[in-house]
Amino acid sequence: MHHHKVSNAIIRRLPRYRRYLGYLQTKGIKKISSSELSELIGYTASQIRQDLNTFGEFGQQGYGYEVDNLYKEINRILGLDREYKTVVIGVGNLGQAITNYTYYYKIGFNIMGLFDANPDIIGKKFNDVEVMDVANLEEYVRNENIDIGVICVNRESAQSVADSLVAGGVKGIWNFAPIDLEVPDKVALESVHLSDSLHALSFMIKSKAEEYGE
Amino acid sequence: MHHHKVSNAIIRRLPRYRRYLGYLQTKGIKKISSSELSELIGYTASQIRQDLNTFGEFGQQGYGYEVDNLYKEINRILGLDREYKTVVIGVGNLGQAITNYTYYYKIGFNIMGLFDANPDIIGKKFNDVEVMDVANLEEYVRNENIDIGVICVNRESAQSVADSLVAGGVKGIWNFAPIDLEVPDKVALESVHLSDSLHALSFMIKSKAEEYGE
DNA sequence: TAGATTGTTAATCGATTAACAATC
DNA sequence: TAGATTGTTAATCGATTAACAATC
Repeated sequence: MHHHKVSNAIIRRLPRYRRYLGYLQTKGIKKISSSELSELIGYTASQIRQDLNTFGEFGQQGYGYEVDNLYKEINRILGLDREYKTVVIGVGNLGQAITNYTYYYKIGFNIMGLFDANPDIIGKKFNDVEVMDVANLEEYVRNENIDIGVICVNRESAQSVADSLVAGGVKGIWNFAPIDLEVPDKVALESVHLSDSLHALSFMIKSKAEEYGE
Repeated sequence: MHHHKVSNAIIRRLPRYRRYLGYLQTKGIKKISSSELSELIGYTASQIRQDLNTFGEFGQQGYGYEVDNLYKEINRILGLDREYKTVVIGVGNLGQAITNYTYYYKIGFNIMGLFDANPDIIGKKFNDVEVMDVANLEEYVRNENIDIGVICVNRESAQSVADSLVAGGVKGIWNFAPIDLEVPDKVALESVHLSDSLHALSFMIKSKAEEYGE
């Protein structure tokens, strides 16, 4: 296998390749060249070839890439050729949104359990999944061999939830709390800092106003 | 003003500086040096000084930076020293989560209106804001001088919603639909591709498994 | 075979880090 | 003044782009 370190820049582009290849598939398009894909996706043809060749030789000289095959390969590269046992901690609007989304699209992230600290919510069901007490999180994660924990609690509780998930043995954490969590290097951590994203938008609005005159 | 183009890398770090400076403020810490901040935030001291000097001279040789002042300056740089009239389109779980969040934290993004295409939801209220028909979006945005539109609809409707927002004259769009929207260059666009983020997590889990042995 | 397009090496560009003079 | 730390230039590093030989 490729054990050399893949740069973060490439990791961020991979899901985007996947997205466009999925789109091409639905259009019934069978082959595509790096320059055609460049036109569509907005990366240079050179970069596309470089990126893909990080993982293998998927094309054919003089022809291009088979869309179906490349889509399948990128799914495999991304680790989307398997299922992940997932729990969601914090069943507010955001936790529910995530739960609904993964449930509805059946995308390989199976929500096995929901957790919350609020007694009013514990015992309720969302999409047939019961809400359990967060006090039992670590035990549940260990017993059920959970792969991924999705943290949708507030900033104050986020690190202790992460600690429970790590202690229970998760492989990855998808964090929505506005804090930079500490986890061991062997645990994958992906944080979505929504307020950071909104603040970046604010900055860009200001920049455009200056550029184009307010 | 600084009209030179600020790199995307810096834009992404700015909200993070803000976050840590806010934290320092709550701790009552008055001054900080670039090396202390480096320890805390994880960027090199050199990078911190470079980043800040893109926007001005906020420190004092031999001393460091005043936390209160630097926090205020970064807020100003980010354009957070004003309010933004905001609308949310698509009042599902995610739209409600965004609405609640901005309502609860009173962070300068005032949700003036909610929009949806579903007649069952139109007319309902969330946090005292009424849900209107998306057919009236463009007119409302124009009449009310809305700054920002938050797109929480599905992929299929997202581009037409974006078109209405642009036609109505928004300054920025915060997009949560899994599609790369086309907007004029003068409109700021920030997309949060949740599924891309989840797929990146999947990739990292796989990489760590290979690195540490499965 | 000729044309097209990949895979891959080399060149360029931009971002990060190091170094240090300026200065509080 | 001496010590500390910034602001800023120079060096390094890594990522992107260009070029082209390989080859289908």
